[in-house]
Amino acid sequence: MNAEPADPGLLALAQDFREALRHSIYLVRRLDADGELSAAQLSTLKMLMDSSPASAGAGASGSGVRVGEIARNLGVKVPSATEQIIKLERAGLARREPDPNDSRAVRVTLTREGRAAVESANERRNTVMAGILLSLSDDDRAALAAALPVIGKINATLQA
Amino acid sequence: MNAEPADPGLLALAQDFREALRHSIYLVRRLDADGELSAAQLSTLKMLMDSSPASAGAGASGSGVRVGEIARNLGVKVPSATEQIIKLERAGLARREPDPNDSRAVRVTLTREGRAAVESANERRNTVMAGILLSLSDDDRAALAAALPVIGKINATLQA
DNA sequence: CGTTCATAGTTAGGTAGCCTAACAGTTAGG
DNA sequence: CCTAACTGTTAGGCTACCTAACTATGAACG
Repeated sequence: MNAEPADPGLLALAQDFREALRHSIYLVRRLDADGELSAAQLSTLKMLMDSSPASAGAGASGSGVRVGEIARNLGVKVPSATEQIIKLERAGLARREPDPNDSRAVRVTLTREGRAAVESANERRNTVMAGILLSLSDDDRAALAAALPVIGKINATLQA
Repeated sequence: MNAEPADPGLLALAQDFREALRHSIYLVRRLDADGELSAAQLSTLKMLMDSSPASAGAGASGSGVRVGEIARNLGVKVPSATEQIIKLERAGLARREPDPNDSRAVRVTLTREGRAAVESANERRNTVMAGILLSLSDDDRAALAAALPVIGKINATLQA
């Protein structure tokens, strides 16, 4: 199993990082507790927003995101994605349309309300987080900023 | 509402940080999927381990952690803590004993198996994480290491 | 063409973890 | 004492996730 004995410094860093993430979950939980949109739903909406830049409502080729793709992007299984989407649809935040090219597939798009909801929810959470960051020193903020791309890389690793 | 217009850089950092954490949840999820102990249970066990350094089995004053304290440390409500503890107890990983000084209270301690379980689970997760970190550059690792205390501060903010 | 295999989503049923509300027992104060 | 405050547990409910089974469409091939 243990092909790598792994150097102790690396393991220590791994441990500390895991610890930090584990605690951060409660931070996220608190941010998400602020109302209306659950964490999962906000994630889903945000993903939809990122995937369909802005533009068109109806027309073109790539309008909407397929359920399977949503699931993959969110790191969940397809039925879980379906479930979320149905809830969003019922809430009037997303729309499901048949794919003209493949009638097995479903294309999911944000409604205007969905777009507004994710924007306002994001804004509110950002404000709260900014308030927390405000209590840090400049150096601390700089250190945090420097690490974010690294964390991004780590997260990207997982997609592979 | 918006007493603070808040400087745009701070908001951007807040947004990026939130984003990083949001994605990291999937990382944590993957790490925790590796078997036996759920995330919540590992958190609980780890907390118990941290709170009762090592030492005695039965004796002294501070042996064990009270349910309310566990809940506070984990950022959950008391009934949720009770639920976790009962599961751990059934699994033979923790023990519940009446507090000799206050019969309302319950003192929770790890069993030998509990201690072993948290150690091995941690070790396995650390190894996986170390493997991921191995793919980073030295600079990246340094940046990450520098940010961890900052994230720790942020998390500590919440306890207050 | 028509069978067969693969792909896309949905439905059904189950689990974990969290919450609030209601309850029981203990301690402490008037 | 008797009441108020505190510590846990129980009961009931919700969200989000999972696997397995099903439906419907598409695609490949003889």
